[in-house]
Amino acid sequence: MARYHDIAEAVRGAITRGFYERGSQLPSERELSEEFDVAPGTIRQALGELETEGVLASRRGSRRTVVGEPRPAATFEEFRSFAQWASSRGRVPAGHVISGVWQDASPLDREELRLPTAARVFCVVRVRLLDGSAIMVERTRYRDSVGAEVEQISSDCPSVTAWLAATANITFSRAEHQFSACPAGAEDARLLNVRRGSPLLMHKRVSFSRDGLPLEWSVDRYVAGTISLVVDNSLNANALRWA
Amino acid sequence: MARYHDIAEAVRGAITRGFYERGSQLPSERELSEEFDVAPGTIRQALGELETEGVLASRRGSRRTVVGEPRPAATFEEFRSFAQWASSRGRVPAGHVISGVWQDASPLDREELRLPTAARVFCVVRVRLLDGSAIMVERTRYRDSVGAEVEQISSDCPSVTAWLAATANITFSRAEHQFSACPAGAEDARLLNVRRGSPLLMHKRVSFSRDGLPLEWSVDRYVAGTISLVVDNSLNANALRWA
DNA sequence: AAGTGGTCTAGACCACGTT
DNA sequence: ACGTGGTCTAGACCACTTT
Repeated sequence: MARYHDIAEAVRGAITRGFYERGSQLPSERELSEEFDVAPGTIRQALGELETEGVLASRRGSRRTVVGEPRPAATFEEFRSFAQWASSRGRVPAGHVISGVWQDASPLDREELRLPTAARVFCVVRVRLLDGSAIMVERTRYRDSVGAEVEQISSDCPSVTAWLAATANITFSRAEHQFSACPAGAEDARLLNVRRGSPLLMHKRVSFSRDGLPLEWSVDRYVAGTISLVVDNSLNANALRWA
Repeated sequence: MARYHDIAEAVRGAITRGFYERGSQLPSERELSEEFDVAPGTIRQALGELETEGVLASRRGSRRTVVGEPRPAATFEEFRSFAQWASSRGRVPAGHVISGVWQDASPLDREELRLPTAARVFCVVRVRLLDGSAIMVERTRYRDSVGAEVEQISSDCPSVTAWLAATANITFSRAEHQFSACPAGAEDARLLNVRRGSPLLMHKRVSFSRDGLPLEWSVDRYVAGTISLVVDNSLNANALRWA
């Protein structure tokens, strides 16, 4: 739809097809604006997209440089949702609910979800399978408005995210993630079929609505070696920090 | 220097000071352009910066919404460099080199660093300390041009990154990171003073120059519980993917 | 000196969401 | 119907780098 996005895709495609080689130089923005018959600003917007992806690096005075392979450009949803990620890779996601109960919000819940002093949260423990084997246990706590919807989802629904978007018009637009490592606890070991104390990748996540309201927070634990996380960052765009 | 950046900072500051409350609504872009006496496009660029940070969320028809607390906006360097991160937090970074040797590039080196079939790499093993205790072991492999500089660095230099920038004019402009969990091996256990098999956060990293040339790649292993990684993503800007 | 990217102007039109 | 953000135009000037 947007012209600048089409141009970005066109340039990305030209790089993929080898028309522009790695390390070679793109035409100047003014030349490109004539070639595509758009205003220079539109070209800048297009190239800006590719710069953020790390495909291009710009230099003044000299000419801008083609840097690397274009990335598949993973979407936000693909990352946030286990099922959508798996499907996009041609793997088979599955999952079942171990428990789903309403609890009074703990102080931690109230902080993460910005809840008033008296509030309930819907707590779900799920085990996620990839191609038939358990790789992750997920402990999620939903704020009441979302929990009321989640409660109605059948326990073997492959994608909670997709269900919420389709039937309750609840979508996530931003998330904050924290990663660390931890030893498997007793319940982890039982659910994931690993030994106690074996290494797990821990992923804490808080997901927000478009309005910035925290909708859920979750602690997921992955069996080491099954899955890993990839992040790009650059001088232009950095979404990472240590804590 | 750039007007749009000043405006972004001004709005960020206004949010921090509570002038705009969380969940409240910003003036329209046209109003802001009058207030700051700039063209509308400049305002868009400024607000775009805040949207990517997740501080603002925009909606059409209604008015755009102030979403959350402004983040400290960690810089790329702060994340890439252990020493710079630690210093910025008022903690004491230290490190010493366990070994530093030239080796023939392995097939893996050649792939990660895009080297020709015959090439050397400079391999360094370092232990990093935070406030006096060992928390990370780092195994880095530099391409020869960088290795030649690294070789001259004294073994207790706190920040290799800062040294390279200052004396050899070598700067990193982009990096790709991969995170997973793994058990401590024999050497890890000895260097980090933990038991074999205890969980470590594994961080593989490839760093690139402005021109997209891979300069080094590294596998760092952190003692679980000492440090964790935080990432933001959103529908607008997503730098994460599973692998 | 010439060319480039980075920034900015002062508009325009459209699609969308709310009223 | 109206106001909003999203996109785009057709320029301009400056800072920087290389020639």
